[in-house]
Amino acid sequence: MVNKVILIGNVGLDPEVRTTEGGVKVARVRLATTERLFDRASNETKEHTEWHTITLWRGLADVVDRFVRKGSQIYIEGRLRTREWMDKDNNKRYTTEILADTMNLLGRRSDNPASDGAPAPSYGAQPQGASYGQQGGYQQQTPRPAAAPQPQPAAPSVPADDPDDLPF
Amino acid sequence: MVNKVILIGNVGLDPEVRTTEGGVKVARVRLATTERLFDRASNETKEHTEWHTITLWRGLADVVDRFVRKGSQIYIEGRLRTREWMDKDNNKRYTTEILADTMNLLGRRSDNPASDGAPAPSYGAQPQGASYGQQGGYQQQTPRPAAAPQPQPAAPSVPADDPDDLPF
Amino acid sequence: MVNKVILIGNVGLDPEVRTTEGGVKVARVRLATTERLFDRASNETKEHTEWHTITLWRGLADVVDRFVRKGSQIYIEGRLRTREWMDKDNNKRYTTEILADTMNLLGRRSDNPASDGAPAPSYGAQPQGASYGQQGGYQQQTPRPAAAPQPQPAAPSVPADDPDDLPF
Amino acid sequence: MVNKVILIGNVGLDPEVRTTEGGVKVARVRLATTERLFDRASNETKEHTEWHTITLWRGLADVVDRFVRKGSQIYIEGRLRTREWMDKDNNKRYTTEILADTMNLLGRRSDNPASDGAPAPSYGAQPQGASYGQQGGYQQQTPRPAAAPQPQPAAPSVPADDPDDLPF
DNA sequence: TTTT
DNA sequence: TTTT
Repeated sequence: MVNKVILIGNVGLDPEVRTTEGGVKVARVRLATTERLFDRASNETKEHTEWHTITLWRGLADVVDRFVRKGSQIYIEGRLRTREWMDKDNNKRYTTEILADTMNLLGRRSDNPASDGAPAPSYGAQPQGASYGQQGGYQQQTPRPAAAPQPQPAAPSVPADDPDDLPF
Repeated sequence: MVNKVILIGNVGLDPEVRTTEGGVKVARVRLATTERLFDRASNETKEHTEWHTITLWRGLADVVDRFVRKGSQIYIEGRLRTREWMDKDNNKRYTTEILADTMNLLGRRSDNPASDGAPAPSYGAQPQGASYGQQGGYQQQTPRPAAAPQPQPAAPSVPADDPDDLPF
Repeated sequence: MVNKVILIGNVGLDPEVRTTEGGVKVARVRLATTERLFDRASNETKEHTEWHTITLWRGLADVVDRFVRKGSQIYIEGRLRTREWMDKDNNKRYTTEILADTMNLLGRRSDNPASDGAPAPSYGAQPQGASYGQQGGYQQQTPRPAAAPQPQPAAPSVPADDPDDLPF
Repeated sequence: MVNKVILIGNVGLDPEVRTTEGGVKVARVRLATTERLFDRASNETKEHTEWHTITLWRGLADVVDRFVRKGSQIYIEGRLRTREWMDKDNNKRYTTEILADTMNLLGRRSDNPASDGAPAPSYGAQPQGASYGQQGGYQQQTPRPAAAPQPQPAAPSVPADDPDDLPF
């Protein structure tokens, strides 16, 4: 019913960006999140780095392609997805990844390893079906949808034309 | 850049559902979240109930209208919105509300005070721009968009036609 | 830096609860989250169920033991943890799980398959280091810490004794 | 039951840091989150900036004092808190704020307006009751708890001494 | 393996 | 004003 992942971390290596046979752009990002843990045994504080694999499709893959590099600090909101596959010995294997719904580039523009002149955006399927910008942020000038807008069975929650004429 | 609220609680009284002059449906829900706090002064555990005002537009307002009642337990995902208004003495006043992007009815169907025969759904602007159902969840048969699907500047993240032909 | 998972779903089968050699209680829960997806290929809405493995330690394991059963609807907040292990053929394998930090039982008490008279709680490491109760929520009477309170390098954020004498 | 706020934005002006009569440090931060919205009326994309008031106590206030300045980009996790007060005309007024549980400084160290030589941390009441560091981050060397470690009614979820001897 |  |  709710399957939500929120990550902030640093990208471990330059992302892979490819295109499916059907012509859909997709990116893969390895993201590290480090935390400090108190170890009961040794009575010491230790560091633990967790590595996440993020999959980003279409427009998000495009933004990754243009602005995300090894070292980039990013915010990801997405969902867990476990894929089943067969290894070379024909054993069933499972891989858990994060399917991204939103991505934000963090820090200042000058932090962005890919910001050699180009602007950089946030991006994603925003709740209101329309937000695609970033704050504190170098903006993406022309957010090119990688895919045509598809019909939406459910209308997203969008503020009324004039929020001031709330009937309450 | 990120402005996200996640609430689970009980609805304090039957929601108000109205229509703006422009014909847009909007609902207001009062939601209680209770937590236990340890009070340093008295060395006791105390309860604190926080009351939230949730605003839901269009399709979400429709679901509230049909399925949410006083006592309902719901999940809300949304954003903070502070509105400015003038009181009777012409003083500037501020009211902070949660603008809902997603709502889920929790518990079993039999828990739903409004489930007198009718099915009940989850609803909301889902990341993939297409999911509008609920699990564990009596489904909404005809999620009627209160508004026509609008053009989307940014394509949402949607799994490719065949997730199995990931090119990685 | 931030590694957060939020799940609401139904438990797929009765949890396993065990004790480590060191005498620490630990539980494992399989949780289903179902979403509806719009399939571009078939132009149809399809259902996808994702299965998550949750690990809960100590006090949370205890609550699972007492109140969580197949079919229970729960809220989980935790972190992703990928463990490395060797399979029978000495191949490196990875398993991704959710290490729970907070759990809440959802729905009414009567929904709880384990509520045969006994009360049931929410539980978890709350931000303020002191809240351990649930609302809408049959309470756990005596939240027994499974372990002695350990020293805390960092003081949690706790409201001052009197929130009314905020100096602002 | 769940009352959670997650914010990423930029600090609007230098924070106020004070001490209560009881000697407890507390900070107030004004944080801006900007989003782009599609306006149905004008058919245009507009920007909306939301301003949040964050209250941070004790250790978190200390970190604000040392490392947060106008322009800092930060991550906040906290809870909504509405306070009631009387205005000069003896009218009841309400102010909604975010009570912070966790804070992270984002971007690189060089982005930090307060990083004139000094290191900068993340901080907060971490789930495991022990994590207080930041990744991709200049670390705080000596996380001084502003308050003595208090007794904890509920044991936080902490990985067992050896995660490898999970009994599953 | 859950839930509707 | 909810829920336990």
